Amino acid sequence: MSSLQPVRGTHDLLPDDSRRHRHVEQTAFEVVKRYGYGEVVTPIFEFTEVFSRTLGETSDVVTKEMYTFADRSGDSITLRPEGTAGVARAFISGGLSQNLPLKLFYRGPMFRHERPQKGRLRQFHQVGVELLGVDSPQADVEVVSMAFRMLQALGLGDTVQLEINTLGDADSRTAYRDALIAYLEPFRDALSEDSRARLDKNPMRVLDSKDEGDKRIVAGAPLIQDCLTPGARAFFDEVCAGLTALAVPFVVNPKLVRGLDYYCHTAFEFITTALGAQGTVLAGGRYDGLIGQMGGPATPGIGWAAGVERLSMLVEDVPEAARPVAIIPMGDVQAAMVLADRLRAVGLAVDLGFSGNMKKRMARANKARARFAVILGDDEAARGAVTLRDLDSGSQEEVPLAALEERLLRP
RNA sequence: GCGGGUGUAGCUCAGUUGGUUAGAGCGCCAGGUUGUGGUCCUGGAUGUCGUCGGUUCGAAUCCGAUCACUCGCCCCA
Repeated sequence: MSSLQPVRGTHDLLPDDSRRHRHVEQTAFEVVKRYGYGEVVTPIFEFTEVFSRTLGETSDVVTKEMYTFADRSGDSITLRPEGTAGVARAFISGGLSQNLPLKLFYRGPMFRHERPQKGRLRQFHQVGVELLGVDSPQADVEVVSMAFRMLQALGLGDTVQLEINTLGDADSRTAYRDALIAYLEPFRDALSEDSRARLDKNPMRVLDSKDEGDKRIVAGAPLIQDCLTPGARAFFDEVCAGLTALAVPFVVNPKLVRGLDYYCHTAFEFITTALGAQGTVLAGGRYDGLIGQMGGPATPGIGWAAGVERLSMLVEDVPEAARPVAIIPMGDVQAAMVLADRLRAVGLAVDLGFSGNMKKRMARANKARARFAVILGDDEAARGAVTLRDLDSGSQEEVPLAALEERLLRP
């Protein structure tokens, strides 16, 4: 056991793992491309204010989970804990308000200084989308249903469940907040210690407390649905109707809330019971106020992000890498390299070992899952040919060197 | 940040009330096969028992600390 360990909560992705990881990323991108989303690549660090001002000064992410440091010029820099703030910043600094609506996809590492657990890392990866500049519920329907189609493409359509809620508009939220506090305040002494703190800081968080006593109290609490303005209600109804029309299964969870300050109207999560305490696999919502609040032109937005590691743990079928052709030189190594070069030029994956006798090289070919072994022997070479061995059937034939590509590319 | 569990070969794991040279399976290496893998047979090498310290004649085993992983809480993808 080496003393050289990775930093806590970080992970190496060796080829078998990275193939799975890329499959998730790539499938997500392929699906969202069908909706017209293009990839945006933003820096993995930003000035600290980009996150502290947008996520909410009191949120856990900002108060205790950010990787923040001063760079050599003394600026406060933070490794991004999520993707939306950086995309919003890029939108503003790039003057992209001329290009609305804008459909963006992103992928890459995120950083949060948390206690690691299954499905929770300090450096983890997300794929996500943002749809900017559309304030109609159609946008919500597109973005949520697109998430579901992506999960289906990964074979997870039946593994996850979509929960959806509305947080309403500003007036709805103010009214609801007041009603909720009025209801909970008389129970203050009966609430758990955590929930007493929530009551002061972010009352809606009391709703999804896991404490049994809290749950009993919360069961009688007013719901956001009771406080919605007519506009907010109509908006949510349209979102639900749209999802139904697209046959996207969902349940309304009136107690679903969001941790970050910038959300309004639609909030949703795809959850699973297969990952222990980390049930959320993809989550998102609408954030109409975010870009204006950051100093940009008032621009509505909606998006989601999914944890690549969490999805990877659920995905069962990952495509295998292409099977190579193995070249087995009997004597002339240079001739083997020339032949490998020729076959690679026509797109074949070629395995050519660096050492070993025939037996070793055959074993290596087998381990590489090679479909064929091309044996370069003196006898065949004298006839301008090679021996082609089918490693699945064990049969072999002599093939003229000139016809080798044609033979290998034949389906 | 708080609480519980675990840490032995590359991997998955045995290891008795503390006892002398720490084991198995898989994988790896070599041979059986001078130009034939995958199956089979034979043989071989695995190691700071996470790390540091303590108790003891003696520690993988008991104690403490520490690190990592893991489960739950908080929170979240």
